[in-house]
Amino acid sequence: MMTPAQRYERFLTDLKASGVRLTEQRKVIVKVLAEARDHPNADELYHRAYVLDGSVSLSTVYRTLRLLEDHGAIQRHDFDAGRARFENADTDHHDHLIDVDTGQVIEFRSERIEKLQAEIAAELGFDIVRHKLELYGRKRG
Amino acid sequence: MMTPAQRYERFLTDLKASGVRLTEQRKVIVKVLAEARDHPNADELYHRAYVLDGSVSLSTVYRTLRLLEDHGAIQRHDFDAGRARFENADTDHHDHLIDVDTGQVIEFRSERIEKLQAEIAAELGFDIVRHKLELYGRKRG
DNA sequence: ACGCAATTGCAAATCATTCGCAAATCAGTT
DNA sequence: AACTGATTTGCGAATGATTTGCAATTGCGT
Repeated sequence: MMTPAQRYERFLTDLKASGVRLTEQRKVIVKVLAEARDHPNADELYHRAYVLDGSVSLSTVYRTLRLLEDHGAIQRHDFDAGRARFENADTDHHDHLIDVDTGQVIEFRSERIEKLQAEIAAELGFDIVRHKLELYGRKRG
Repeated sequence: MMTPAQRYERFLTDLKASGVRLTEQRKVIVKVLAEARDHPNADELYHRAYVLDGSVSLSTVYRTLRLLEDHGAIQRHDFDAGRARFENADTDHHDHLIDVDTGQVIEFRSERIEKLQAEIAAELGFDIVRHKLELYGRKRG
C-alpha cells in the first residue's frame, strides 16, 4: 500500500518522465489528489487546492484533471450524472458500491466477476478494453 | 417478444391508468420510443418525433422522458458522459457491451453475474437497489 | 540570467438539460 | 358540442458543469 507522500512523488516522477511541465499549480493539484481518500469532484479538488495555494484556478483544475486522465494517472467516474468524480489510478483495479441513501462509496473487487466479464465479452467476439461495474444499494435494516 | 405496436399500446394503457394526460406530443414521443431498436438520446428522439409531428419541441421531449422514467416505463443510461440515452424498460433486464470503435451497443444478460453481484453486496451488508454493468470492448482481430 | 513555448487566470462560450410564463389543449361536466 | 379549469405546451432565457480564447505569466533548457 502506497502512502500519500509516495503517491505524490510517483505522480511527479511519472509526469516529468513524460515531459510534462511541473508548474506550481499542477504540483498542488497532484498533491491534493495523492492525499484524497475519497472520490472528489472538480470543485472539491479546487477548494482543497486553493487552501494550499491561492493561485490555483478552477480552469486549471479541470485542465490538470484532463491531463492526468490522459496520462492514465487518475480515473474519472460519473456515479451521479452531471458531476464527474476522480481517484488515483495507481491502486489495484476495483469496482464501486454506492450507498443510495448517503452517497458513500465503498470499493470492492471480485476476481470471479472479472473473469465472467471476460468470458462474456469473448463469447460476443470482443476483448474488454475497460469496464464499469457500479452497485447501488441500501444498508440492510 | 413484444412488437413495437404492442409496446406502444401498452405504454398508452399504462400511462392512462396512472392518470397521465395523453397529449398529442406525448403520444408521438412514446411511439418513437416504442419503435426504437437502439438507445437514442434526447436530441435523436426529438428529431424522430418532429418528423411525425412538427408540434413537438425539445423541451417536451425532455419533460416526457423524465415523466416516463419516473413511471418506470423507460430507462436512462449515460454510456458516454454528457449525453443521456434511453430505452424501453418493458424488456427483460440486461447489461451492455459498448464497441469502443463504433459506439454500437450490444445487450447481454448473465445470470451468474447477477447472482455474484447480490452476493458481494450482501457480504458488505447491502441490498442492491440497481446496478450498472457496462463492458467497453473492441472486436477481435 | 535569457528567451520563448507552454501554462495560467479570467471571463466569455459551450453543451445538455431545466425552468418561467403566457398561450394552447386535454378530459370531465353540462 | 360547447364550457371549464387544471395541465401541458413552445418559446426563449436560465442553469450548472466543463471548455476555451486571449493576454499576461512562468517553467526550464541554453
